[in-house]
Amino acid sequence: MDVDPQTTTKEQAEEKKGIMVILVGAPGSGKSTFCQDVMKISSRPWVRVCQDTIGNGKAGTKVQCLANAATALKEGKDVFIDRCNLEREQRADFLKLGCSLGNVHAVVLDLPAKLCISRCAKRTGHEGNLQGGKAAMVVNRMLQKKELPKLTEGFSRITYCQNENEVQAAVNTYGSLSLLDSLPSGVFGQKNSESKVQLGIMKFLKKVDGPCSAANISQVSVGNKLHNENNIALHGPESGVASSGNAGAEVKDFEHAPSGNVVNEVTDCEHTLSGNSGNEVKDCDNVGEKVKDSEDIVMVPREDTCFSDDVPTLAFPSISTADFKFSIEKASDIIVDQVQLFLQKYHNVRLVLVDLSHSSKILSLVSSKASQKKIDTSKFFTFVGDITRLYSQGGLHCNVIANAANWRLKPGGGGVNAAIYSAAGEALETATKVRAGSLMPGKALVVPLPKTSPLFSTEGITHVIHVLGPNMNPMRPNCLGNDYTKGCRVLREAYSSLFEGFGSILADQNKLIHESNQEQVLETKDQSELNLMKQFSLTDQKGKRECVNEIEMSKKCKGPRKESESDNTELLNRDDDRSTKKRDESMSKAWGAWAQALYNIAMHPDKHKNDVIEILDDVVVLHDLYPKAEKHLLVVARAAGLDQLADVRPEHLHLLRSMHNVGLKWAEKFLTENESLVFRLGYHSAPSMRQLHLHVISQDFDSKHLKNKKHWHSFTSPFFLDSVDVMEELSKQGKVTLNNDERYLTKELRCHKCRSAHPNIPRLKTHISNCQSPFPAALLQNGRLVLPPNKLSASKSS
DNA sequence: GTTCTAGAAC
DNA sequence: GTTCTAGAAC
Repeated sequence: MDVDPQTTTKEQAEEKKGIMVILVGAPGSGKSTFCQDVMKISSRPWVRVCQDTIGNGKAGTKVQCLANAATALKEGKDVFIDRCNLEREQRADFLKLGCSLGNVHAVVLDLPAKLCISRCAKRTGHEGNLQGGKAAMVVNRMLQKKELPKLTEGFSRITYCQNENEVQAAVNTYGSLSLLDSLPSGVFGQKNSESKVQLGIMKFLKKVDGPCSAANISQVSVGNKLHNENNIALHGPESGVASSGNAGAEVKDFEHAPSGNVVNEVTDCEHTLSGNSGNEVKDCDNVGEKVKDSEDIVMVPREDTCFSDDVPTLAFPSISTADFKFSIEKASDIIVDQVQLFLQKYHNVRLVLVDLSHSSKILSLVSSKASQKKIDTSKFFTFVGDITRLYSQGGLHCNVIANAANWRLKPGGGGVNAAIYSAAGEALETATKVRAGSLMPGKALVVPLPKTSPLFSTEGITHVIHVLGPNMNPMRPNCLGNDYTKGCRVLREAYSSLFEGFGSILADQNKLIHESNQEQVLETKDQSELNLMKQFSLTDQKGKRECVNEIEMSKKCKGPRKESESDNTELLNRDDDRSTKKRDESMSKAWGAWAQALYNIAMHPDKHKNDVIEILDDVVVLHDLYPKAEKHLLVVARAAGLDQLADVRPEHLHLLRSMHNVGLKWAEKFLTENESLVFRLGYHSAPSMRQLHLHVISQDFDSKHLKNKKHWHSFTSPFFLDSVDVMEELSKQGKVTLNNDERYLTKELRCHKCRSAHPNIPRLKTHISNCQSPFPAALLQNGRLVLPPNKLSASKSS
């Protein structure tokens, strides 16, 4: 629980004013139960203000609620505002009141709509009197207008609960809050919604390149729509094709060029699967009134050997043609072109275009165009089914699936993205997060699927490739209008990136087999990896060698790239490309005059005796001119030609150890003077100042010089590389992996201890000056943090 | 790296 | 009106 028992000063003083907790949630989300559960266990004087009962047990007015809340707060009580409060305007007056008399928190019960509706429907005699069939309509209508609360409305703390466990955790948090306790400010538990602090990223993307992806904007407005999972009211099937609900798998093949096989449509089946598990409900603007329906999709494994397990297969949805309204005609041309290009380079691989609907126009068009181009149907075909259940329901084994992602690479939204994230579980979200924070239109990101993901274990999928296409939907912000010149270019790029990503997986697997054979480490691989490697070993080695060479050639030929160009390959193959790019940059980077100060000091420390605090043979130590914390030193290498971490080679390991030891010595010295400090030693992935330097920085970040987002992220995001990790990687791998993606420096502002989000630097600084949470476990390991001896033993034992 | 400053956000 | 961010210049 994130109670701050020791909090004193400002936060505590404010807490003593009393808390107003504004509950935010649809009918049936459990607001009343939440209040009752907290009040049952709490020692604080809670008052529940419920509009449904405020008029002598009957429904009353908002004014009555405000009056009751004001009275309670003035009496020193804490107040629950038990109304839906889904819209900003609905809660504005309560916020105004709460802010004038106390602290205002929001608890958002953001549970699936279907759960809320089923609860409402079961109710008898509930205060809100929302029972039976009306429930769905009302809940859907209300959720349609949902505006998630923001700190900027005036809340000091917002807690999101998206399932019942999280609700219980919040009950415990509030329930066990004693009179003197306070809760840290910030946003907690938010996973899926946009917040004000994301604006920086939006602007960043707008700046970099035009479209800024409508996907992300549509994400922003997710609060105004229902998530895929929330849609309930389904119409019956539109088309008669699958109206029985047990139609067989439909495999839309097209003419096999050499042998002249004709269309091979399987509609009957022997192994009928029941149920509608393949259903997908599309995101819709008028939820509750006009929910788009989908057909019953039931896939049946075929009896023949058409779906060979031996061929590496990529299954992909049509990009941009659904919600982004890209012309199906134009998209089908692009798909077929790009498929053809890919298959010319890669042999013994398989591409499958997947759609849910039997009547999918894009599948028909692509089928016929591929047929006209005489593309080998064993290497490319279309398939009707749920992309997350191709094997278990359709018998089609795909190693890799593509996801029509949103720019934030977040779950939710609708369609394929929601389905894949949902089926893959949290593992995909985590694995994605460590690779990239966002995606530009036309780009793709390869994410190896952790073995813990259900998609890995049940479907045999080893990788998900996120891909983002262009938006042509004027109903979505930042659409390309009718600019199909640009739209087609971006869509081409998207497929090219996607297929190149698939190619990079093939190449990596090929390399793995090669290395495994040479080093005889096969026995260390588990069975699934072995199976995968077997599959890939069956592929056409010559073809792959050619294409690996081609990728490398094209990289070399490109030379220095613009930022926008480098993004793509970097996202596709971060490690390889990043190091190449870094080397290029390091050799050619022009350091401005202002960036030379450390270099000059390192080369001629005698001339800067007033600036340095220690001069050794290999390093000099100085106070950072603009310290970002109470204590902030730089340990600067004196070796010439060593501008930054990107220049570091195995032969520099000794120097890095020396820098670390000097830094450690100073940190320990400071700790003897002030036991409340905690230090972290590390490097910036892409420093601004020339000459390799190690930051020794206390973790209070209490400094007037810490002024902006970049300052914060450069010491608290993965952009900051811990000295211990750098040395370990250099000694084991012979290289250092940098996290020099600029996007690390623009992300939302989160506390480095409790990870709560804050809208701006001043608010963040206020929070961190009071945050009593322990450091994240990862920082407490491997000596990443330098603590005073007493705290060190405490953290080790805990 | 910082400072300055326009303009966005509040 | 003030606060805050982020781009340009150095």
